[in-house]
Amino acid sequence: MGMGRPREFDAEMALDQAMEVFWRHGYEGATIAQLTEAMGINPPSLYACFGNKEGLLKAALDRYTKLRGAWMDEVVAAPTARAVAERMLMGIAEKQTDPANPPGCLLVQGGIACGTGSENVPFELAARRAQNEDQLRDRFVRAKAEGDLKESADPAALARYVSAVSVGMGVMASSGADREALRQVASVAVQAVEAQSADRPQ
Amino acid sequence: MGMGRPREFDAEMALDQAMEVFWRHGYEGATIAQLTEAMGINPPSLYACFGNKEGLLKAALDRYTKLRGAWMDEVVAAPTARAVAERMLMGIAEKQTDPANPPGCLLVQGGIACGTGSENVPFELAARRAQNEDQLRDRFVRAKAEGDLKESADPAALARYVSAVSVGMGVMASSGADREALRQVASVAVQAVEAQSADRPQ
DNA sequence: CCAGATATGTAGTGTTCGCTACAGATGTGG
DNA sequence: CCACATCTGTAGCGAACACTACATATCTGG
Repeated sequence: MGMGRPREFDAEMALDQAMEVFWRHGYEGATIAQLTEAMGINPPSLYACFGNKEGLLKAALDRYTKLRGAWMDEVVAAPTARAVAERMLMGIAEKQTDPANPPGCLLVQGGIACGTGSENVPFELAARRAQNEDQLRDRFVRAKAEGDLKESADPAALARYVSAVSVGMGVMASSGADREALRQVASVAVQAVEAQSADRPQ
Repeated sequence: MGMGRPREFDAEMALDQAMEVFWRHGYEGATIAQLTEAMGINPPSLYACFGNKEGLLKAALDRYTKLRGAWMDEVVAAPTARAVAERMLMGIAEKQTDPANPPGCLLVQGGIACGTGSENVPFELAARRAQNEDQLRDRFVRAKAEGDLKESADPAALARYVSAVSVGMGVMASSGADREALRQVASVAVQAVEAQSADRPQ
């Protein structure tokens, strides 16, 4: 009972290429032919490794959120709620206009509305976005406990707000907004968080 | 030289149905079969009247923005920049969770990322969103001239911000956020506009 | 009532889609 | 060297896609 012929391609490198195709064309807009060409493999290798197109998307999303996870940890490590929001939104302005990647965010570009048979793709993306929102909420809960946010502040609402602005910026970026435009949006958006911050002693 | 057989269906009613299909499934996810069934017509009638699938989308977008236009006029008629933002975002929270329509906004759900051959669809939607942003910007320019916004305020940035929040709320709505969640986001978002408002005499 | 013009329903067209059968290649364990 | 297991490339599967040819039906102008 041998172990069989070994795989000739690197799964993570292939996933990076698939990620980019989904990012640029969305789940339904990306074809298997485009994916296999970008990944440098043939269809049977793709299906043997990832099951089917949706399995490939999930693997790409896993990789995307893993790469983003480290950055999100830096974000919530900022000292105050305001600094967290600023670091997050300004960072997003940079990332979503990074010419090394397609514009916008994979968790949005991947597929907001899908056709019959792919109805769960939008929910899959929403679930991943919710993870970031939860991380933000936890951070804002802490900020409130530390007296950094006002007593009247709602950490969950703040997290939802920052998440919503992030998504809006992603859509803007994908439709051509430049880095400066996104920075302006981030700059205005942070002021809402500042308005929820406690007046600190100078 | 007769005028030919008259159309047996109402174009606007048919467009309303097509609008809903695009809204729910996106441009690429919507099939001609779904569209014709919803519109109550056969493919040849669709192509004779709207040219092709993309022509139908544009006609549906025209109708959508026309319906929304009246509401946007009410929004910018609010007395202050803050009131404009509040009326806009709170209204969007209602509209995007109205069970009479699919959740979210057609100008987002229609297609953020598309496959080869439909690359211009996202730009078409972006152009329509830009119209709303322009309308907001003009209103904020006026607000600044009236002393309603601070001297340091940037009307274009504020308009972009409100537009971005709207889009973000739309995506949230389409992925299951309820009306109360959207209201919370709107409520926080308005505070950024308030922070740009001049201190008014009490 | 006729001729021209446009709309409609049936029934397809060619193409592309996601996916896979199959044969050959390349590995391991005995 | 052999049995077995897994991967790879070719080639193509059935289904669904956007779209249309064509015959028929229903109008107007004369």
